[in-house]
Amino acid sequence: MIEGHIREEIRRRLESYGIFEDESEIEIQVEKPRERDHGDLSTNVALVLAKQLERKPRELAGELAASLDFDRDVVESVEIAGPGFINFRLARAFQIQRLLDLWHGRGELADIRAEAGRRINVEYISANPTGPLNVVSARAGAFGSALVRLLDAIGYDAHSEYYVNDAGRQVRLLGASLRARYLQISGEEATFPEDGYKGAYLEQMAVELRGLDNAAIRAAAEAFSDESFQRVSAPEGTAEDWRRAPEEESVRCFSKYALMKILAWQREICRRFGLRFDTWYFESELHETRRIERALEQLRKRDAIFEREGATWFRATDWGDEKDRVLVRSDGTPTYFLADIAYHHHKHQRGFEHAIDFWGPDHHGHIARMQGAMQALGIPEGWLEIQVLQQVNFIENGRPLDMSKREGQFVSMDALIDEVGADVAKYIFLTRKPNSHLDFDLDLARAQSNENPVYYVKYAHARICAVLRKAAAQGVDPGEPNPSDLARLSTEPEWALARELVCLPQVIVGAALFREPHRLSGYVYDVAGLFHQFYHECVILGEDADLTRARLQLCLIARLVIAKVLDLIGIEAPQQMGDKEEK
RNA sequence: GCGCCUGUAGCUCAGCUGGAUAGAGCAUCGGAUUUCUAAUCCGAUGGUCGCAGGUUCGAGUCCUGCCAGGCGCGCCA
Repeated sequence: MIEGHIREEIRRRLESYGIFEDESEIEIQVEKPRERDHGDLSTNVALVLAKQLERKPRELAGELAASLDFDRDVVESVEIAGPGFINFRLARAFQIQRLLDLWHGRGELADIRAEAGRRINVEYISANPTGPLNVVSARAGAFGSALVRLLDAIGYDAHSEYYVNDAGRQVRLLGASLRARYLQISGEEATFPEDGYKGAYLEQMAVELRGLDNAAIRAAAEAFSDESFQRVSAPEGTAEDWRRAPEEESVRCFSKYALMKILAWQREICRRFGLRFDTWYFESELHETRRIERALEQLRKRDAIFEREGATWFRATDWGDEKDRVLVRSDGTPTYFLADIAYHHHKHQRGFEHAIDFWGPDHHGHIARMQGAMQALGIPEGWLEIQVLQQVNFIENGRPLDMSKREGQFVSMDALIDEVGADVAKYIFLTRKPNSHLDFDLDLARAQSNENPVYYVKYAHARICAVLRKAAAQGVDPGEPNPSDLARLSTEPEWALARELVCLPQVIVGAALFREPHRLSGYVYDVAGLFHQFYHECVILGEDADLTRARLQLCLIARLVIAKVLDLIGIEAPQQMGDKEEK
């Protein structure tokens, strides 16, 4: 990597200044400057070391710059500028080499891939199975799936996972809510459970259920179940049978049915949004396989729990939490927290070397206790990484919408996709950093969906495809990108694009390691912009056959980069644009 | 009250882990096309980076204190 190469050379020269004698590590920064006038790369070492060496920064920079020795086919020039920066300009031949590395999938990214290979688990969305997925889940889906692809891109074996809380009290509450709706539409007196799920979807489900005979219910269950969902099925009989059963059994049947239906919705909407999970992990499995007890036993062995007032507590305060936390209630039932501990315990046992969870902001208070529990179990610190994804506030008619599932007034992920489309939604989510509180103005999103930046990027890709089609129609063959053709590139628009293209590996690595998939959208937007400029200012299919070939080869590489990034974001890269819709 | 997050252009947001003159989109205004697809390009307008201190050669970025907003502080999940 060129930055490392320059860093090494600087370090070598600095040794004569006696800086490294006291083992102090000096980090030599070599970065791409914001201003084009400041070269391709720049370092601030002279500014950083001036005080220590009691020298004037600019003077030191000049001295250092003069002593640096580079191959002129790599670093063309070294100059000092400003208060004491040293700026480097890279040689054309070297830039061409980087372009070719990119084209052939060699170089930096390939080097990084070779070193990685660790199994890593990424869990995201994991919404309660009590209603359709809402837009908060959409944001998590956009981030999580992009991160999984990014980690794969830098060589990890990334595994996506969705945790289904199918064993808690909420599922019973869900069943009781559905049962109450069913009784109501059947003309019976039924009190709706306090804190029940009031969304219209349960009423619709109840209405639909009235018309289903046993065969239809069996068929629905059959259609739903596959290897990922063997744990879920429909109860025997019809809704009428369930209704007549004793209350406890009756609620159980309605719960089971509602769970199946809702998971079917959730999986379908994920599919519609372009999300797929390697594993759907069911909480009920933890109970059945006695992993809950085993996790508890493990904690007991390590003296991390105690009894008080008939309940079993985790010594969370030993790990920096504000309070100790209940694991087993005085009635003997495990808490959600204990199940979650067992879940992550098992995740560790399944052989993942690292785990990333995306959590909502309403769970940030749980981080300390969860991390504490992991350590209490003897799992290395840092194994579990929790990323908090901030809330999405939806604004409609200038008013924020209440997103509570219990109240039933939330924007569903389905509605979002209907309104603006999956690609636009994903792109919007991935232009914001994960910890920003996003105000998503629905009216604006609808109005802008045709003016959205995502089309700008897609259009760049389609445009390249169009040019290549045109070239083919004229019998022009771009050939494989190669040094002698690419050397014909000479104008600023061409090189501005080329310089941006070669940044792809660094962008991918940065986005993956800092867990900031949103960097991709900004980068690909810049690439698209530079392509549009290049397209506008340079005639690609021109008189000069050599130059035409060079420019077509640049197009090929630009298309590769745009397609790669769009793939990472999870957006389609079109061969051509359809007519712009007039809404 | 305590904890986490946020505050950058009229609106929605970037700002690559402290660099050189703070950037986009939308909105407003003005230009470019008988084209390799105008969902494009060029330009203009618009900023005390919430406020006040501090650290540093250098702060939107780090520290402290305020102010404002969001979320959380259960033997709920």
